Order: sequence, then C-alpha cells, then structure tokens
Amino acid sequence: MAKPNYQLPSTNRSLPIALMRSREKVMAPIREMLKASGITEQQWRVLRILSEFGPQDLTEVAAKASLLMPSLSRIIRKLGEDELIIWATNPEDRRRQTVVIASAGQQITDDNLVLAPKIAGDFQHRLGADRFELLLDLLAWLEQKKLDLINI
Amino acid sequence: MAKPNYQLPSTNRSLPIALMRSREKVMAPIREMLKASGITEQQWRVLRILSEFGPQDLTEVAAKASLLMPSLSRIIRKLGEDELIIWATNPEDRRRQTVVIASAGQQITDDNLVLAPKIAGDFQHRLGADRFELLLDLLAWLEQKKLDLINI
DNA sequence: TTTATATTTGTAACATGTTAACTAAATGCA
DNA sequence: TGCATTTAGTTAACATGTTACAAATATAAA
Repeated sequence: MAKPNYQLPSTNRSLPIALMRSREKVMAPIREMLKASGITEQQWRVLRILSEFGPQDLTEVAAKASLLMPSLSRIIRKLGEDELIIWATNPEDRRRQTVVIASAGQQITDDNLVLAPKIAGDFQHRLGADRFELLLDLLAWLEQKKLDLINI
Repeated sequence: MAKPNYQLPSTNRSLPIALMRSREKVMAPIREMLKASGITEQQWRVLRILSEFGPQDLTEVAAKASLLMPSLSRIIRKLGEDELIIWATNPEDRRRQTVVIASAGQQITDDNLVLAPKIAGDFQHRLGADRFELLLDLLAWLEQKKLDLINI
C-alpha cells in the first residue's frame, strides 16, 4: 500500500470533469422527457437529424450526431426493428446505407419537439442569452485546433 | 415512411451536443496518454481521487469522480484484480467499503502526473487564462439550479 | 425489542463508447 | 485489365452509462 500523495491538483476545476458534470445536468431533463417515448438520448439524436436533414447515409448521420459508426450501427438496427426508420442499400454505391425516418419515428420526433426547446430554453434563461452564446463559442474554440501531444 | 420535417431547430448550436463534442476533444489526448499505462479514463479518475484525497468509502469516490455506483462497483473490482487499489469492509459500518490506493496504482498516478497538467495547460493556453476560467464558471452555473420540468 | 425505514453496496439487463479486425464495394493506377 | 488502396459499414470484445431491483446493515420509531 502506497502513501497517498496529497500534492495533486484538485479535480474541482478540471475541465474534463466540469464538461462531464454539465452534460449530465443538461441531459437529465431531456432523458426524463424521452423516457415517455421509450427511446434513448442517442436514438433521439438520430431521429432528430433524420427529421431535420432528410434521408442520408450512415456516415453523414454519424458525423452530425457525433456517434461512432459501431454505436450508430447498433442504434440503426434497433430503430429499424422498432420501425422508427427505414433503411436500404444505396443502389448507386452499394457500400452505402441510406436511412429515412418512418412515420412512427416522425411521430416521436413531433411529440418531443414541444418540450425539447423549452428545456434548452431553461438553460439559456439560467445563464442569460449572452452568456449562453458565449458558452457555445468557448466550447467551439476548444474544438478548433487539433491538439498535438508532441508540442505540449 | 413519413415526409421529413425540415423546420426543426438545427443541432449545430445545441448545448448538449456542444458539451459532448468538447469533452471528446479534451479527453482524446488524455486517453492517448493513459493508453501507455493500460488504464481507462474512469480508472484514472478513481486513482487520482484516491491519491489526492486518501482512503475513503465508495460513495465518496463516486461523488468525487462523478461515477454512478454500478459503474464504480465494476471499476473497483477491476482495479482490485489488477492490484492498483486495496479495499476492505469498514469495521465500524460493515455496509461501507473503504478503498486505498496501492503502490502500483500510486506509480501509475505519478507516471501520468507529469503529462496531465501539460495537456490541461494546452487547452487553457488555447483559450487564454481568462476565458478558460470563464468557461469553468459558466459550466458551474449550469449545475447550480436544480431543473424542475414542471416549471419550464 | 420488534418493526419499519433509510443507507450502502451489489447485481442484472440493456444501450452506448471505444478500439481493432473484418467484409464488401468502389476507386486509382500501372 | 489487374491489383493495390480507399471507403462504408459490420462485428467482436471489453468498459462504462443507466435504470431497476435485491441484499445487507444501520438507524429510527412503535
């Protein structure tokens, strides 16, 4: 057993942990809302993207939903089994799977679109519109540069 | 098949998605670093907390690491199998499991504490110290109030 | 003391995150 | 054309996230 080192930096102002905790807080009411429809947060993201951007291939969905392909692959299979989406091989490039939202999926999307903006709006109201936009900008900056470990 | 509704709000300025993407970017180099030690991000959080705050019960670790108990339960079992931690029933309250970092776990913690602050520092430098602090403050504000769905 | 309740942890079941390996199809090029 | 390379997607394996439920222990109330 090692003697603990009490000199470490505190986790309290850790950016990764702060991002994770904030995300939990933001997602909690959304998950609560989606429970009534029997879908998960990720399934909701996929349905919303199909509803907003129309039929598209899996790689496009993955990019827009920030899902890795293996996750999306399972999600699409589940959504297909539940008949919330329809998907088929693209005849012009038979590697591609083109996905379309089905009526049951559109219904779930419509149902939740009443409440979803109100939840988002509550967080916006909590911070104030200006600070809310500032937060989104700061988060976007984090993504801009590609981190190179060698140059740290 | 439903006709897609193209009137939906864009996902581009969605706070949950922005938080998730930022977190991915921030964690990527940390995961890269930890790969050399053969531990995951969550295992690293647990080790770091045990190193920083000393021996403590599982519930305390879960709160500090923002892990749910079922996840922590599995992580602790794995860390124990790998002999990175030691844990035992608290004799004063035999429901409690008190966990202590082991020497191998302390070694991993020490190894990574050279690089971890540099990775964090890179993001801080990317935003500038002031904006970095502002970001942490904004994230903290998100968590402050408890959201009540009924009052939205 | 006995019963009821609360607390701490564990387990199960299912969904997703992550990396690696793989298949099939399309593309680039000698 | 023939063949290597690239691209799109799937599958496998393991770890974690999430909810629900169960078990053990401690504490409060009757």
